Amino acid sequence: MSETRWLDPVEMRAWRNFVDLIGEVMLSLDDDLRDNGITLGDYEVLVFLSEAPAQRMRMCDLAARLRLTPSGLTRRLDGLVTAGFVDRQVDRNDRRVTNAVLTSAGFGHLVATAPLHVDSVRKQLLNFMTRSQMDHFGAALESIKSGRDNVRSELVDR
Amino acid sequence: MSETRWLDPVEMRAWRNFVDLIGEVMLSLDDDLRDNGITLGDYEVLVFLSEAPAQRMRMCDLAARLRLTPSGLTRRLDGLVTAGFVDRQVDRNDRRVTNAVLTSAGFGHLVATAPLHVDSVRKQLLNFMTRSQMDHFGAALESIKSGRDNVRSELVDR
DNA sequence: TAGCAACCATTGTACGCGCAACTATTGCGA
DNA sequence: TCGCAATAGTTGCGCGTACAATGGTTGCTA
Repeated sequence: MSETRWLDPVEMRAWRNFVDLIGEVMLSLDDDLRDNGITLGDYEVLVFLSEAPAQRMRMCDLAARLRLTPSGLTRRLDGLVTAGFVDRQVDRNDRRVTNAVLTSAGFGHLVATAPLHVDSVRKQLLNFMTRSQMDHFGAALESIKSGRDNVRSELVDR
Repeated sequence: MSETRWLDPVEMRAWRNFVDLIGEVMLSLDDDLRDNGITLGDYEVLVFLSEAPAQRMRMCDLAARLRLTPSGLTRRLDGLVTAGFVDRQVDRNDRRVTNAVLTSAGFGHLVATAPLHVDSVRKQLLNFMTRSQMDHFGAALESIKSGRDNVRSELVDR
């Protein structure tokens, strides 16, 4: 059993600030969005649907995109359906799948809320970085993300 | 009412990768820790207590540090107390406060788990950055954090 | 083509956490 | 000194989500 290699100062600063910041920022973004009558979670559903072809997605794909279990997505959609923002439609070609499809009311609500959310993202996160910091920040995140994706795909096609 | 200023590519990359990555990384870290018999949330309690003087903290201070409401911390401590990792002690000087104090069993468990957690942090996050990226990354996070703290303190002493 | 495995969504259940209400203790001002 | 506001922690309740089990649909293979 080998000596454990602890985090050096550079690693520690990156890690500690990362974990400290996450909770704060996400909570603030959620608060800002709640002031405008929607949850961050629900808002993300509208965003992903609005970006999808025909503004619709299969439940399982949407769940994966949201990092949610199937049951979690079922319950979240329940709320959005009763709010009139999303419809459920059984797929004609494969009757196992049901599609979540954005309604015009849902799109309207997204359009009305998006500018406020963009303001919120700047106010809670982006405004505290210089342009050059933001560039480095994005690059680091991107390489982490693609690195993680690579590891995952290597595990799949073993 | 003015035109809304949308995110430009640099902003968009920083924001999207940030929000995409958060959930993934935190979930993975939690999974790794669960494999060793503890939750990330519970682990953080042990960490903060171990760093505090006399390895004890007032409930309210600990709750604030964990970004948890008082009730949330009460329930989380319940689990740690029955596990024997933490004790509750009413404060002698101010009987309103109860101190959460790390037991030797709790400290032992932390010592046993910490190396695995450090590995996990590297494996899930740090290993995907170059040293220079990590440095920029930490600097950006730090300036965001201090910027947010400044805004908060300005709001307080108005 | 018959049967079985894989896949998709939903439901019952449990758990973690926030909110509001409550109790106990302290400190401050009249 | 008395009384009231502030502070600390817990409890009842509701919400959101994960896990396991279920029912329905499809596709593959013998």
